[in-house]
Amino acid sequence: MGIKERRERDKAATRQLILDAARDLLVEDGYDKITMRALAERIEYSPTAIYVHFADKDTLLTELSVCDFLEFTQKLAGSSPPDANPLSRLRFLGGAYIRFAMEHPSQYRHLFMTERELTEEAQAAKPPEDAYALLLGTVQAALDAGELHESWADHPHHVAQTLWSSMHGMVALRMTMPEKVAVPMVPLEDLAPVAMEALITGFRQPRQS
Amino acid sequence: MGIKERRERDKAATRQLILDAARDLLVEDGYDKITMRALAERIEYSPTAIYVHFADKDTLLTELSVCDFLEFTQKLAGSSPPDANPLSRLRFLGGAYIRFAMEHPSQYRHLFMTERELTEEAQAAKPPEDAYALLLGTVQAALDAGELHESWADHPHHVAQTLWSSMHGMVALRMTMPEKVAVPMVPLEDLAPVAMEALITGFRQPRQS
DNA sequence: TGACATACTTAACGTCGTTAAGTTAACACC
DNA sequence: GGTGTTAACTTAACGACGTTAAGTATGTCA
Repeated sequence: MGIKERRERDKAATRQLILDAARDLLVEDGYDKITMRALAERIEYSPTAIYVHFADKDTLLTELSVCDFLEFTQKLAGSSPPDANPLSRLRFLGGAYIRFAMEHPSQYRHLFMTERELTEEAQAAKPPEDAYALLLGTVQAALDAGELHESWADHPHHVAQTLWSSMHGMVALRMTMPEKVAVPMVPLEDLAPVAMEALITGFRQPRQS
Repeated sequence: MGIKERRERDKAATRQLILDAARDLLVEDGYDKITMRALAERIEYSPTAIYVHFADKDTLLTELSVCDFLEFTQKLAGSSPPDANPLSRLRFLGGAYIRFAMEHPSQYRHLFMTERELTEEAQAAKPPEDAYALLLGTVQAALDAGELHESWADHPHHVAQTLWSSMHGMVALRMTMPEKVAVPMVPLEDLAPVAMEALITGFRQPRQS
């Protein structure tokens, strides 16, 4: 009874074909060039064929984001040498975060700068949670090792989300700000370490607020 | 020769009518509900009448953003008591920034989270530059007053853009992240002071990076 | 009075996401 | 081995979008 299985395999392959085409379109032409018609043309199907495999465009893009989130999380997870102490690991995480954003701006935009209502399946896969857990765990480890000030011990989420927000803010501002605005933006690769070190220094001191 | 003037006045009034309707639409229904047709219906004109006053939708929205940027800048400028020292003024600026974002999320999204190619006129008005100049000036004053560490004296832009990015990141992440993502986001009003104090503490110490 | 400019309308084009109806081919069964 | 069913796909079309072209009317000026 291999027929049913082969059919499922074929269907999954077509699904993947569509997802890959969508990512190609995203990377090559940018987010708003992802069009059901452009997608269809790329895979040489009619536009409505996609609806056999995905409920609608949003579901498709959500599924794509789940894949890309996985890749993002793996990059973060592999960014630190195994012998690094927690504080260094935080620095490596920050560096990997910024690097991902600079190397894959379209994907970053899709993952972190685009609103999307999650399907239940996408919610179940929860890759953003995994990436955040990685950051939170590293913060926790730094706290446990006494590498951050003990007054933050009860608020690891505050520390983690401050770090995350700062990294995201630097990336997002640079992606959104039109170059014509005459603010002399410091290059990301210069600013990111500055922000990271300033925050680490801040969190090594007693909590003020 | 008051006729010409009256005509210009009338035309300017219609322009303003359209802009006000656009802002109402933005605030009430959200950014993507701003439609030439919805806009036209609201002012009881035909959709194409708008094109008499604006070259296209993007020009219209850019002009709207210039107005809102002005309001934003004024809120920032008036946020500090006159006798506050530079460091306190930085805190007030941060507070006003966050407050604006929370009270006017749609405007914030429009100003800071939407890409737009600027017209030359919009570029000439340059309100974002004014807001940034306000921040930069306050950072500079704090440096001059010795309220931040002297090792940052040559890099006021780094300090200013780190602060700005962090505030923006906190706001933007919370606006983009769907609530269904199971990351327990710290409330903005709690997190923002934490980030601000951590950064200030960091910038009161010698530069590490 | 007649030419002209200008604020507007109606009609329409091409694009988008999406739905409905039809086609076709492979499988399942008597 | 013909027949019915299922499921992947296509074509046609809908409504909404931004925008353009062509027409209308009103008010100004010579």
